[in-house]
Amino acid sequence: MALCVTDTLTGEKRPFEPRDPGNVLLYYCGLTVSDPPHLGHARSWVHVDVMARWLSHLGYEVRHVENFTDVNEKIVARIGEDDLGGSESEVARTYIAHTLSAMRGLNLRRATVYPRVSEHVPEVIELIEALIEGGYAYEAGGSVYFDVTAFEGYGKLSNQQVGEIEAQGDPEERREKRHPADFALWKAGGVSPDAIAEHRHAGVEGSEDTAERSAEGRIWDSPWGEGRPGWHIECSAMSMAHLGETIDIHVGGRDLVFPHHENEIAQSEAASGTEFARYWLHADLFETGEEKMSSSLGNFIAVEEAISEYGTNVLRTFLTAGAYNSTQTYSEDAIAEAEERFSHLSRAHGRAIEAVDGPDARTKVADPELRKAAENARADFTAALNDDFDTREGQAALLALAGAINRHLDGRDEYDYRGLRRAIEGFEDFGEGVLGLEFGTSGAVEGDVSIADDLVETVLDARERAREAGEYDRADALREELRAIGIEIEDTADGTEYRY
RNA sequence: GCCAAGGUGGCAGAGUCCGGUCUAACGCAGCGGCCUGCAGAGCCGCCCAUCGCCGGUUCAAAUCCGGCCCUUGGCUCCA
Repeated sequence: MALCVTDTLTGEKRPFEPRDPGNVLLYYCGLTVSDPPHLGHARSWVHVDVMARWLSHLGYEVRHVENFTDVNEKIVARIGEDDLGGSESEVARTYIAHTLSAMRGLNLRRATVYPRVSEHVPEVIELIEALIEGGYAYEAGGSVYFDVTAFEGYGKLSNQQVGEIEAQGDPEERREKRHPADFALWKAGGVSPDAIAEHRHAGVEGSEDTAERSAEGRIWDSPWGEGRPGWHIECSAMSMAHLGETIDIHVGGRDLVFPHHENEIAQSEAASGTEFARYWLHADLFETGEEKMSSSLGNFIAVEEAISEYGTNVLRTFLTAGAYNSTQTYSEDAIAEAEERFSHLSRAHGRAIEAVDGPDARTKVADPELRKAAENARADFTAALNDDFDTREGQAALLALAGAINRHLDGRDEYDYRGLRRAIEGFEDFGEGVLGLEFGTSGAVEGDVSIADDLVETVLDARERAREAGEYDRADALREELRAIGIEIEDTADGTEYRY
């Protein structure tokens, strides 16, 4: 069964075929680095990460490009805030570092390249020149605008008519533009104080320094005079620079469909004369209560905060608990459920490992049900991910495998080594390799030699003596004491285990 | 207003493209049982939905068609 994906452009789910068999060119619209990344971003990243992992699993060579928008009015508006730096590029660098660190914390595989706008201004200018030459863009007052009436397919991604967009246009916004839907490719001059004031965080609106900080955005020379690149053109320029004229998969948030992605198509296809992206995938949004989580609404939970609060595995389990193209709502309950799911998987994996490594695993013992379950899990997981990267169904396949492992191990004293081996491979190939979970990290602890472990062992010994003496109150009190400091213990047939 | 996504059990979330096997998956929560000194973990079983509303097509619709209601996103800050 082959991979099928839902393409926003056609609205259809169809088989995925890269232009060059064996190679996938993937572009993801990355962040404007003007705020700390939040869980909504994390959700998109994790899903793109799973996509890239799955494509690799299928045998494709994936070239994955993810940009950073480091030239933006919102970044300029942060200059001078706590520890962010004193220039646009310093603020951007600070947030890029935060972002990359958050990404590592989420166990994301690194993209092939993380291009930045500030490093691609020559390509941006070159692309704009080509658009002017082709009659798709015009210069006005030192700025350059894309002429939407010149590009026949404008509106095809978001199903909008140029005429309708015109009707909605605010006449005040029009200024030098010939058509209200025309958008800036190049903006003359620096960042206006108004734009900065608009994006400044509440509480730091020291009016006296606004003017002073207003001119601090970076400015580049261009054939049209000094200015700054527009927002949309950067993605076209960077994607062409790193992936060529036609990419296979373009991913981004649903909130970017219009105007950003619509404009990307227009610019890129007008300039190259060929298809820009073969498949447009859109990640649905992450909500808190009734509205989407977003930096500008201020209702976000920072990724770094969430990682320290919940841990990478729980977060990834939570974020892949729905398909990328469905919305997800944040709640403590949902996180708690993810925690349960992950623990369940992790315990089953841990039990299987212990059984396989122990003396009771016999090759000659065969449990057809376990072996069948391991086979089914592989088939089901594969079918799930091939169906538009359905991570939720993928989790379900692993959960079923966990049940099979537990059933096999319960009440049996000789284990099916080969069957367990296959089951463990399923966990490792899919749970770890594709979903990016790490099962080893919170299982039962054994053989560790730290002092803390020695101390816990000492307490457990004392509790064991109390139990043998029938002093259950004392034993339970010790258990509670340990729980109070975050150590859960569990009595098993092989003795007492603990984890924290 | 226009464009888009969505409305399924207490929660969460598949199924809708290719109508019947959906008496609606998997999970969480809840209940009962096994196991256990107890707890936890695990296993087994159970409870809870006629699938937003109305109408139509069909032998048959959560699934197709039409209308309506509601939610969210976008309409140049946004993953």
